[in-house]
Amino acid sequence: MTITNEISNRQLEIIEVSGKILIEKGIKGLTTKTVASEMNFSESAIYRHFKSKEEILVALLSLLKQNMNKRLTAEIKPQNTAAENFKAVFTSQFNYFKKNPHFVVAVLSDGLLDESEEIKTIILQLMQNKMQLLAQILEQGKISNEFTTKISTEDLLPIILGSFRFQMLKWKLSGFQYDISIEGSKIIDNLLALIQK
Amino acid sequence: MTITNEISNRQLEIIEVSGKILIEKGIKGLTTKTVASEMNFSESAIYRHFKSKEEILVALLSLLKQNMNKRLTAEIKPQNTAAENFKAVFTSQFNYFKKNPHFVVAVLSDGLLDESEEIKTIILQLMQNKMQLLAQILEQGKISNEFTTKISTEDLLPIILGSFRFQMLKWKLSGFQYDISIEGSKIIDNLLALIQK
DNA sequence: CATAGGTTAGTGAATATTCACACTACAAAG
DNA sequence: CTTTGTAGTGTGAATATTCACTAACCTATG
Repeated sequence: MTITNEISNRQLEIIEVSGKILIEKGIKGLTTKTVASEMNFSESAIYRHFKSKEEILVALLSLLKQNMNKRLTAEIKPQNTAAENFKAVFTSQFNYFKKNPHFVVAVLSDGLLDESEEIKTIILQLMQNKMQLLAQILEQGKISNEFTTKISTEDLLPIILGSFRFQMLKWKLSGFQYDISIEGSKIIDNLLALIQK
Repeated sequence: MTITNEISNRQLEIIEVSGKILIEKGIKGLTTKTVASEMNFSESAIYRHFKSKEEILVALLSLLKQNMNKRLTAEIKPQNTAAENFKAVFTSQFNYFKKNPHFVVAVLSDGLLDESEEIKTIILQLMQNKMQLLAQILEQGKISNEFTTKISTEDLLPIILGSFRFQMLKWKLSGFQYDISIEGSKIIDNLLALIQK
C-alpha cells in the first residue's frame, strides 16, 4: 500500500479480479474470501494493498470514471456531425465493455448504490459525466438541424441513457453471450432514427 | 404459517415492511433483524409466517407480478387508440408505484437478481410480461398507422422499457421526493412524440 | 386442550479485519 | 564483499460481529 495516488500492478489485479467476481456472483459474492481465492493468496494479503474492501470498490469505480471521461471526450470532435459524434461515443462505450465486461457492474450499479455514501457519490458522478457529454452532442445536433427539437435535451437524456442501460442489463442477463458491439450498434441506429429529423 | 396459497394479513404486513426496508437500505439492509424490528416483534416470530427469508422475497415479487398483470391487462382496451392504451398502461404503472414505492425494488431489481435462481426467474417473468403487453400495444399502433414502422417492435421495446426503468431509478435516487405520476406523464408524452408518425 | 403466534436464548457459519510473524529484494554502511 | 536495515508482500491464527435459523417454552383464544 503506497502513499501515492498511483495504482500499483497488484492493486490493478485485485480490482480486475473484483470486477470479475462482481459480474459472476453479484455484490453478495464479492467477499474477502472470494477475492483472495481468485488472487491465489490469503485474505489478509488483501490488506497489504487496500485499507478495506470498500476501498477496492471505490478504486474500481474511480478508475472507470477516469477512463471513461478521457476516452469519451476524445471521441467528440467539433468538425464531425452530431450523428457521427453520437455514434462514436456509444461505439466506444460498447467496445470498451466488450473488452472489459467486469466493469459493466458500474452501469448496472443498483446493487452498489446502497453500499456506501462514497460509492454512491462516484456512481452519480459517473452518470452525471455521461449525461453532460451526451447533452453536448444533442445540443450540437439541434443547432445543426440534425436532431428533432420536439423534445428538450433534458427529456431526451433519460430516454437515451435508459436504453443504453437496459441493453447492458440484457447483455448481463444473457451471461455476456452475444457480441455487445454488434447489438449495440443496432440500438445506436435505432435511437438515431428516432431523434433525427 | 398456513398451508394454503392465500396470504395472511400478517404475511402481507411482513412483505410490505420488507419492501420498505428494501428501498431504504437496499438488499444488504434486509435482514431478519431489521424486518423483526420494523414489525415490532422478535426475529424468531418471522418464522411463524415464512419458512425462510427467501420466501418473503418470493412472496413479494409474486404478489407484484400478479397485481401488475391483472391491473395492466385491464387497462388495454381494443376500442381505444394505441396511444391511449400506451398512456393508460404507463399511467397505471406510475400511479401504482406512487402509492407503493416499496415495490420499486422489483423494477430496479439488479441487486435481487443475484439472490437466488427462483427470484431471478420471477423477475424475468415480470419483465417478460410487461414486454408482451407493451409489444401488443406497439403492434396495434403500427397496424392503425399511429406509430412509426421505421423501427421494429422488438427494437422499440428496450428503448421504452429502458426509459421507464431509468425514470424509476432517478426517482429512487431523489429519495422519492417528487411526484412520479407527474414526471411519469411527461416521459409518456415524450416517448409517444418519438414513436408517433 | 390444541393451536396460532409470540418470547428468550441459543446455534453454527460467514464476514471483515487485525496481529504477530516470516521471507525477499535491495540499498546503504562498514 | 559482507553486513545490516528496511520496505514490501506474504502467511495462519484469532478477533468481534452479524447472519439466518432453531429449540423450548409461554399464553390467549376459539
